[in-house]
Amino acid sequence: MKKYDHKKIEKKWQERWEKDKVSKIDKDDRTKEKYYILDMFPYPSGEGLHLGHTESYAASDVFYRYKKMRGYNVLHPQGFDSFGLPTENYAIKTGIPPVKTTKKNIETYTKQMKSLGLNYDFDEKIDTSEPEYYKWTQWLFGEFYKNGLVYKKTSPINWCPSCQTGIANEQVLGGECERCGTEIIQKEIPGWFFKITDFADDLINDLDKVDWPEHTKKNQINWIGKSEGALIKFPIKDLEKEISVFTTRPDTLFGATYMVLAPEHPLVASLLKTINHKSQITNIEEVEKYIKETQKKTEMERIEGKKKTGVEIKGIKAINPVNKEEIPIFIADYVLGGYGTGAIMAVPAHDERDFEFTQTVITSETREPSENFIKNVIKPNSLNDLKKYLEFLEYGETEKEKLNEYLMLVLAGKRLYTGNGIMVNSGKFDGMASEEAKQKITEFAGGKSSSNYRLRDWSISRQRYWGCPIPIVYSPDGEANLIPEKYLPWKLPEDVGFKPTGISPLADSKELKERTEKIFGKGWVPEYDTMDTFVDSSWYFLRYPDAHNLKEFCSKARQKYWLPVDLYIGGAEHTYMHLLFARFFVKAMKKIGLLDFGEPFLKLRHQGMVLDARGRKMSKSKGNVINPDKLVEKFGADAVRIQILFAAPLADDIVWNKDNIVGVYRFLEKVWEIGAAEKNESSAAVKNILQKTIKKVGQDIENLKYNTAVSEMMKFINAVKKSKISRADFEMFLKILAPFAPHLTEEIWYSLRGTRTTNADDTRTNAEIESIHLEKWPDYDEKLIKDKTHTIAVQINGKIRAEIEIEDGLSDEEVKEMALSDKRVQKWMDGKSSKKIIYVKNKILSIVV
RNA sequence: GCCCGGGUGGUGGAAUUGGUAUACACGCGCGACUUAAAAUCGCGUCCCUCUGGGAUGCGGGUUCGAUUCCCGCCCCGGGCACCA
Repeated sequence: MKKYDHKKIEKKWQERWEKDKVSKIDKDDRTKEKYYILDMFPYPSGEGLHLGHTESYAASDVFYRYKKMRGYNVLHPQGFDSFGLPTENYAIKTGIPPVKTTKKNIETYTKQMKSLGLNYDFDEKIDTSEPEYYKWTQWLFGEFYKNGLVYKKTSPINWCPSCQTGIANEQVLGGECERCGTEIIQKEIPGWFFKITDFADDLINDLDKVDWPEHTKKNQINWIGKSEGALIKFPIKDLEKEISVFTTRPDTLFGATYMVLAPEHPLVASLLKTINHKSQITNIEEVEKYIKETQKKTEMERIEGKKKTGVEIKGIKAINPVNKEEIPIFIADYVLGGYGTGAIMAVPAHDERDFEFTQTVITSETREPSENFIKNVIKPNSLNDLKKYLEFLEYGETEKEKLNEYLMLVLAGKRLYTGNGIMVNSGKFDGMASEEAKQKITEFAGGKSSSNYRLRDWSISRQRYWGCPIPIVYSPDGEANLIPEKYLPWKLPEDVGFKPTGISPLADSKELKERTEKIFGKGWVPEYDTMDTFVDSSWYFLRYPDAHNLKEFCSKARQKYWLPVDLYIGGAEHTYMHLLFARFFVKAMKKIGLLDFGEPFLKLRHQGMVLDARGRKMSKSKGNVINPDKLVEKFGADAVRIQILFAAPLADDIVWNKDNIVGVYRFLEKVWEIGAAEKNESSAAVKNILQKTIKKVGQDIENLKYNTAVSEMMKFINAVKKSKISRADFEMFLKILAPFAPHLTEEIWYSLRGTRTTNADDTRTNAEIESIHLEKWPDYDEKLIKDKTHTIAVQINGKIRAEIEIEDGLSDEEVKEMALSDKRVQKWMDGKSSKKIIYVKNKILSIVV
């Protein structure tokens, strides 16, 4: 008997499949139900495919093969998210153009994917840096532009001094650039924005419509960060101006004792500009100095213990709309320019930040004692409420006294209380529940209910080379114009230097400048920025059904049949950016009539990370990266696929232990040996377990519980090794193993059906035999699964005291009698009679004495 | 501080509409085969004071019965962090 030789087998079938074009599907076949399973496409880096990719792609490949065997027309495409910084940085270092590097890396990735037996149709692949693709990225930008979903503004953006580009909020991690770890600074530059905030509510609400992991949904909701409250206007005394604030606590409006403007609030600049106002402000130098300081420190403030600072604008006052009280206005950087209206009403008695500001800034100024500033307008409903609010404080025997003491301090304006309660010191609202007062006081103050979001509009301008050019040109007087569709793709120029200078590399290109002037006229200049690469990946899944269409991003007919994606598999690290942006794109496209569905991914599952044996992330710098190629070389693609799916549930992290794969290899060897051995009639036990295995493996695949599917098949093979199996039964097993081990099963399948076939009904020659991967998924027979006997456990007072064998089909009474007559049971019942007997059919019998 | 996960043998993990905890695999130990080793095969492998008792991070509760449900903690991982 020949030994299992994975190298020979896998190479042979990969070549054969390629020749037979088994990955081709008919995208216009409407006779079958469709299924669209999608992998998050990789960035083709120089390092090649890693084990994380391997897991995710093996998982989707199994699912794809399974669905196909179930009779679906399955789309399972792959592509490359090839624009991006690492390739550009490589160009800066080596001078090799990104186009060249990208081509080479894609070749490597493709080869690796093929060697894993992943059945993608690479003729239909997507490469986001190819003009045929990015033409449509630009076209979509144009559609958004025409429909008011894109705008340009100059604003402080996150700037990475090392990458020399602006980046999105989502790409800042802990104040550092997610790519290079450099500290992010704020910089005022003009750039293009997508109006993702227009869709904030839909992005929250529509999560109800999709089957996604709960934590992913919750994280998206938190990221969007909706808070409900009210917009309230405070007039400024003696000036035709007002300050609008957003608050979630309009019920505390009577307690507003001062206002705070963010240093970048437009009103601040306008007050300082106008002579009249200037002369009214008595401490103008102080104010100007403070603003300058805050501009300078931006990032420092985070590190420096967050002590609150601020300065009063002396000489002007705001008027509280509910009680007409005059209150001072401060500038302080604890109020953020970008959130809400950039201004707040401060209620120190009921807000921790305002309280702190009062303690640290106002009392340190030449002001009255802070008590006069802290006006209580809500008191706890009861001492119990207060206790709950103060749960962090320790109270002993005198708990009640201490609570009372605290309450007195609250009412005296020396402590704060941020909970709900009963209105006091609030005019006609006294005695009302604070929750109820929110609405009432908003109305009384002439304000309106409003929501605010943590989510910002998506800044997409990048001052880099290797990205999709923004299809905009500027007229000689600086007006932005969309480049008409007939000039798309608006190609990335090639005559540029790659060294980042802080201005976009595209500004270097003579060709681009000439092209622009030739088409649009003298003095016209192109947009030099390129798009964030997340734009490329926000719509790629819409392209696969019609990847080569030159007239549309995807034909209506193909859209209607294939979209949206049925199952999407990828890492949880994309929860915030990619998944949010892709959802935004689909919603925006639906709004402007380009799509007729609102959610891109009906079902989403994550794969975990693959960690090294010590539980650390694999990285080049740690030198602990495991190369899948070496594993494939040594153990074969089939073993690598199965081991990585067997190691842990798909969503969990895998701690990669190099020794564990031998277990899977042994399993495959056993399958090989059984395949080569003489076949008999199956034993009754094998017949029974085969049916159970078919059922369980099918269910497990449907639920993406591959680890237990694999263990089930191992159990089956262990049982067969101890018994006998018929050829027909073994072939059934091969079919369910086929999605996991496509090469091995194909080889055995042909050997059984071809040269060695002894089946009289099967007169086909070897060449005519069809691939196992075109077979139907086997049905199981519920009758054969049914066991003839059951072992049931007998509990007495909650402890298991005996096991009894019963025949299937006995009545409950008969089982009870059997149990009660069992010697062991009688011993433990000790002559007592049973008070209660609970029988769970074929599982357990519980006797209470 | 807030939000989201998670804690089961030496290791990865299995089992949840509450029903025999530790399947499957790695590792380890013993044995067979071998001149020997590797490979392979067989047996064993949660702990203990072992006719029994105790274990699913800890402490309570509900129940005939809890890894699963409830209450209160501890620990680990991830995310957010002056968001008014």
